Amino acid sequence: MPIKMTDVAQMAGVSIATVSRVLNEPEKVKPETRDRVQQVLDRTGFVANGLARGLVTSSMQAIGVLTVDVRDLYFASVTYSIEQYFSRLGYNVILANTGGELGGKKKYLQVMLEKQVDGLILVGSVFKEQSGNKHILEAAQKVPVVMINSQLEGENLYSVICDDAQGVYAAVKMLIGKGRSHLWYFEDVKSFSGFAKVEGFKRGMVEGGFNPETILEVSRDLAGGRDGIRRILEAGKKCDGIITGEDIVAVGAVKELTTAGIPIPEQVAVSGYNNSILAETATPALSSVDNLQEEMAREAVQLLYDRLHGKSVPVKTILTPSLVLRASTPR
Amino acid sequence: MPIKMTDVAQMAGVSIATVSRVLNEPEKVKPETRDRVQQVLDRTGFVANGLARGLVTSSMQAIGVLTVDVRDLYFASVTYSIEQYFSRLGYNVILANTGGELGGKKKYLQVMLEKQVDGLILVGSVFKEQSGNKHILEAAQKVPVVMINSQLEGENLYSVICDDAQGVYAAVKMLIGKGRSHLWYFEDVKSFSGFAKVEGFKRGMVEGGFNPETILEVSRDLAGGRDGIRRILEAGKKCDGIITGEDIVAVGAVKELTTAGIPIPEQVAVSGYNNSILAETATPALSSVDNLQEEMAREAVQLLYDRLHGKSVPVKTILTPSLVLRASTPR
DNA sequence: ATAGTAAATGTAAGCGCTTACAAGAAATCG
DNA sequence: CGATTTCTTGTAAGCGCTTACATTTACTAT
Repeated sequence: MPIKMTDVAQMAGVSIATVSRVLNEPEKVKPETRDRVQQVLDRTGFVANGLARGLVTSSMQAIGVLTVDVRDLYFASVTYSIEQYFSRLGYNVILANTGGELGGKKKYLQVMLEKQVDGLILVGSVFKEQSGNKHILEAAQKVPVVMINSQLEGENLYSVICDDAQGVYAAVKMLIGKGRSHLWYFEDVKSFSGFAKVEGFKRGMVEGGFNPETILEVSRDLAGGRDGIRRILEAGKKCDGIITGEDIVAVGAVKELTTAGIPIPEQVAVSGYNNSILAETATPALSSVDNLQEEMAREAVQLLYDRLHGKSVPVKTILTPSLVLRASTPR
Repeated sequence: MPIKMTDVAQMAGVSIATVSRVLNEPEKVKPETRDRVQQVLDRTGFVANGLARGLVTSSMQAIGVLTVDVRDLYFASVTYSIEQYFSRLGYNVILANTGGELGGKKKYLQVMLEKQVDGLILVGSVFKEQSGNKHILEAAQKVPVVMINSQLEGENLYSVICDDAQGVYAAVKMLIGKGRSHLWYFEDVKSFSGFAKVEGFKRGMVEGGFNPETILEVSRDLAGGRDGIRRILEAGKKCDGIITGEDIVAVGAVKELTTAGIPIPEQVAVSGYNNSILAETATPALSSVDNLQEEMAREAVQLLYDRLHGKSVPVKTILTPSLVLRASTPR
């Protein structure tokens, strides 16, 4: 049974309201009384019960973050920044790893709402079929929901999006600019971002006058990248450049190319996506699209914060990624 | 103003207590009434107010996780598993990145306690000086605290520790077994784990009859590893094996060795730590100590859960890591 | 039927806080 | 110096739930 406000009040010889005031609006209480109360506060190590406070103020000063898997470098980075920015604003982050499509499992949203989060941030992809997002729409009836890298229309729904089509498009144009003409795209996930990336690839290829159908579906891991390369080699297809939707896939591709004795980037160039630490550590270091994890998080946080404080905010924010060049593409 | 229990009660023509019962102990209410209430519940999309509930039950069904930086692969992995295990047990995770020594900043602990977390898990290192841990000890007066990879004695404090000394020791012995004799250890952090690793290195070297002082302090990143190698080469020291306290540092070492044209593992073997994805993606793939992130998390969660439910639990749990061999060390 | 027991539901007292509003103390002013 | 006005502090009404206890209803067994 931890010490509570009534105890402090009694010990300091004041009313409970006064204690509450020195905690929340100290300027409104006479310095002498304030000090006396503060001493008791310090001496007893009093910690206010946030539940009681939240019940009255109907704000828990917390937001829920739903992410697919925080072990993934991309999600970790975004989650980190969200937590950092929000904690500076006095909010806590309640974290959940959904392990798949966000909002797929009703439970996650429900539990967050029960905890009375002030808002939700969904990092990753929602379902393609609108029906799968029912729970998200329901959640948005209670608290504002901001999605990072996915989009859903509706009341109380906001999107912060990275123009991934543009990201891949830039990679394609760069490689074409270096004289490459047989580029392949390794698609690792069918999601909002995933579709955009494919579209960017096709657009770039078409503009360059090349076949836009050189796309391979692979798994989102090392094996996926290796597998992609193997399939191209075995089929005897021409290839002088690989673009992937994920650094880890690019690393797999690099490894398989190296195993096959194919020089990178001389014979085949490789470009990744996310500009994660894997891009730096790979051998050779990977060119990669920086999709602005921190900036995305910052936008999302600011948006949600403003929205929670009655400001009007844009329903959709789009950021443009940039291509970071390293040794895996020709200079 | 979301719908609340009194509303549901009224709509279903029952008392508020009955609604509460169908929510929490449905077997105690007559099937017909239960169904009637359930229908209203479903129709209205009622979500209980967890604050009110928590205020009464004095449990928020949440635990606080303090970690240094969830972008770090190791912390991400542990955090992920903690969240997964606890969510299965019906608890939420409130996440904070302290960016440094845990407990250093009073604020983090305080905010968690205000949120009425049922317990705390600290992932990473506490201060060496006992004084710096004052706030942790205070926190432990309110809720149980379990530390992963650090140790602090006291009431309500529990530790789950990976025997990192043993981990590095195993790497040393393995390399010595392969005939290596001039091993260097790259120390990247002065923490509980950091000290243990150094100790393991020294023990292994002494046992093998070699100089145990071949230790270099480096930064915990790519540059740190490169820098370490460069210093050894420039000083013209003998070296046929590198052991690091972190995979990323090992990757840096590998890169610099490769740049210098030194074959791995033929001339210099390299062993990392954490067995993260970097160990797999590196070229050559890194041998690395698997320090059991998931198991550590599982132990910590189970421990805290049991403790919260009145079971008696061990104050200290030690797990033994294992060495995973890959191409960066001789076979 | 009738008392006695079990099952189902309702009543109401908080959980620990915030915050109108009321009240008392101190300061200001004609 | 009394009447305002301004500061400080206190009083008490909830916030939305759970739960012990009281009450009502439904059965069982005489």
